[in-house]
Amino acid sequence: MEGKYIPKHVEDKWQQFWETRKSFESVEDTSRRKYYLLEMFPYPSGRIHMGHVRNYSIGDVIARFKRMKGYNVLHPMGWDAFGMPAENAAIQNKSHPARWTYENIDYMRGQLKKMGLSYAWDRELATCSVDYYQWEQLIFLQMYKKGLAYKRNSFVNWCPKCETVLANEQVEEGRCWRCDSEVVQKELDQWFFRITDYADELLECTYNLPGWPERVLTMQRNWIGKSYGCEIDFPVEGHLAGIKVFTTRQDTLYGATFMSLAPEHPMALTLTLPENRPAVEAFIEKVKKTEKTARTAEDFEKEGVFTGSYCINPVTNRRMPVYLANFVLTDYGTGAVMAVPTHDQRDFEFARKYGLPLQVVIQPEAESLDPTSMAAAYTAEGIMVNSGQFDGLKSGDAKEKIADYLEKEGIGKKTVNFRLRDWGISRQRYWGNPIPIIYCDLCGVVPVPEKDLPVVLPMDVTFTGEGGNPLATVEDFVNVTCPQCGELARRETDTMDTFVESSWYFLRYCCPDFIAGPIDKERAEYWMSVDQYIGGIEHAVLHLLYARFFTKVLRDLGYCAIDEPFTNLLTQGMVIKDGAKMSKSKGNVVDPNALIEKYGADTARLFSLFAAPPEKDLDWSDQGVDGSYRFLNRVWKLVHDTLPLLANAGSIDVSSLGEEGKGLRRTVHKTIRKVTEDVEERFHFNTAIAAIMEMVNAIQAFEPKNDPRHAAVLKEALESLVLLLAPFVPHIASELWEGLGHAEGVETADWPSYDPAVAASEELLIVVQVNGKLRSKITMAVSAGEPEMKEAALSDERVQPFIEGKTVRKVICVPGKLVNIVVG
RNA sequence: GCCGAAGUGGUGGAAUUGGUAGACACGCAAGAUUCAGGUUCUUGUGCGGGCAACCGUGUGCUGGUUCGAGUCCAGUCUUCGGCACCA
Repeated sequence: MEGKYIPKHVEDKWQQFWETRKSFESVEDTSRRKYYLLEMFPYPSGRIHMGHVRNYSIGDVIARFKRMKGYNVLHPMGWDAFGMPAENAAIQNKSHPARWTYENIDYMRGQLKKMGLSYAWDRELATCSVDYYQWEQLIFLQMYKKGLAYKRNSFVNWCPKCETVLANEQVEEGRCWRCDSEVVQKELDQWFFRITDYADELLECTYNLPGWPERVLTMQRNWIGKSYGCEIDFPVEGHLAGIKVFTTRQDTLYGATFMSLAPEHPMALTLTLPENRPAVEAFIEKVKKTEKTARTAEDFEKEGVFTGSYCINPVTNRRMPVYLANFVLTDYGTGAVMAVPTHDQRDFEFARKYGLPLQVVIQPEAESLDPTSMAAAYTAEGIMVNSGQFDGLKSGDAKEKIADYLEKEGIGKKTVNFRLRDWGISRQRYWGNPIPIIYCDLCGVVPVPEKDLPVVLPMDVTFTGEGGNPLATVEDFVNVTCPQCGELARRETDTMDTFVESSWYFLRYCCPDFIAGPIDKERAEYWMSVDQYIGGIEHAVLHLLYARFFTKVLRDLGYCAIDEPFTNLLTQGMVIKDGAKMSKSKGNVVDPNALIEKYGADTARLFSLFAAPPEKDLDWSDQGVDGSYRFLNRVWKLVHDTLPLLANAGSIDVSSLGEEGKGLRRTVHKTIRKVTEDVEERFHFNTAIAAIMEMVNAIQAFEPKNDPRHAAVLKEALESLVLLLAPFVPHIASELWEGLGHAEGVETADWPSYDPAVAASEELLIVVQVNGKLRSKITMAVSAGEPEMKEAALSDERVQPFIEGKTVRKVICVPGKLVNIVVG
């Protein structure tokens, strides 16, 4: 151990030590308690950023802590390696996405190793490797067989800049989640995963995930968007087929006076009379041209057009004109809305604009609604009126009764509707997993036989950036013979959404070398579920929903026996500097390399853990980093300077200890308790570190250090200090642990335990209040009972002025804490 | 509009069960060390008053419950995040 703390020397040494020892590799061992800790794997964008540093520092504390606690810890790392930036870089550099990706991986792996993160590098995987994606193709084929993967023509979200399709989850306020371009609707033949089949289970299970943050669960529930209602048939005059609507307000059915269809509704044109045709077509054209962002703007004007047709309200027999309306969405419910202008604000505005009739069917108790003078729709509950046999009921009760009635009469049925749409996974890109499908003119859609897997992504491709998907230009890839009839056929050139890879990688980590299938069931059963998952909140409804879906699919395919992939989820906050998220465009990025170069990885880790609790945003402060570095220097100096005093330290002889010795021991044991609880139960690393800092202050202030009676106490203090620091700042802790005479690495040491008797104080500080205001503090023995406390409080001289000449009405006593004297 | 989270010193943040508000840091100020700068060390640091002991006051705002409220309740304002013509 050198006299001066030089982070680089220490960190290089121990990183090499861990590397040669393979310290963090783990094998399945059913005799040991397992702990699967996972941080969201990174996209190999080039270099790690502060968000990674924070995410992985948090994870590493838990991994190292659990190991010291005796768990068999699985802590893997890999690369979410398919994706568009690689393709863009290839175009720019006239290179290849694979080369760019693997170079980035090599560089970033080096960076992670320089952080001293305790990963099982033997399990590293990259999703762009055929060893990985071939199994995903197999899963796809099995999903296809079960009807969970299917192709259909549909309007899809299309990003003109990325020239590819986006899933609903990847559109944010009408813009591409990646490049921020305006998303347009395009009609395309696309592959989908039937996530809607699992909508109910995905929703139900959110109520059984106590280890997830409530806000993530809420977001997922909102996204799934389950609502209960009825599907009701409205016959159309002069047509055999009626219009189906979905409504959650069947209690307002008697007030439905017209019908609104989405402009894209399949019956829109068939219901249009010849004389209405020009206006209708013009309207449809206009809506199509309107950008989605404009269409969802707050003050967007409700507009529509009459088709000329009428449908019949099945309970009132009223003739209802059928309109097309710009606010009706084609992909929610049935794309048709029964319009009740008195009790729905949009219908109200629409009716006023086009002079359509209003009929009140729910009367509030406080006021009397008049259709001619109403200024807005009444949407709350009330008493049913003008609703035949349901008059007089509360509207809430009528909901159920009308639903029953509709079912009995065969007019409609109770149904549930979800906001969640199927997951469109086709991407018109090269750098992704090829969808294993062949198109044959004779046989149609033919899945690639399992024995012909993998469909290898061809490497010999040139990237110009023009003309759409480069994969479609590779003749050798596209032209195949049909596996069924042997005739010439074409290969699917769409690749899978890269979110597919991240939907099951946590299962592959359990058995990355398994060659008989995607998942070795036995090994997966030992490790799964992930005990603790850590990542950014931005994945609340993207990755985290897809991963849950995939786990359930894989369960139903027989690959694993679990329902949910992640038992506990920690969503760490963003790294903020100067009031904004770190980004190149804002020019406020701090480069981890420079930080590690200047201060070392331990300082980078310590600061990112100390500055804020994990789930909060972290405000970056260069001065704060200095502070963390200073602290490590103080620790180093403290251990180094104290070392000579420990030479003759034996075991602690309690009877010979002075007050100072006892006091230091108390601090040490209290700190062990505090740090253990903060790390284990709350992940409050900031307060854990604060407690360690206090302990360092106490050891530093400890006098007399030279008293030989105290050598053993000092030794206990320093060893505890180093052990407590080990999960946070592993390099310096390893060096100090060695300096204290331990040959085995600190990462294999046992987490220190505390003795409650030693941690307990003999004396306590009792707070004395008068009428709830702090007036004095007195020190009393722990054994002091209520009478003694009251006695001491009432006779305390600082309390006297406040009770003199007043009547003591009550004295409240909380043993060991406070006395409150109530005077009046 | 709906759902969720959060408002505490100059700053990041503590206060775990209703019981000392501001732990631990950063910053700042004074002093020591130094030729000097940096480092390091000591002391102080919510605000107002006072030489001081101390007193008053203080957790977005207004009320309430309680012996006692940053914490619980009601209302309200602000900020951030998510969803949104969802029928």
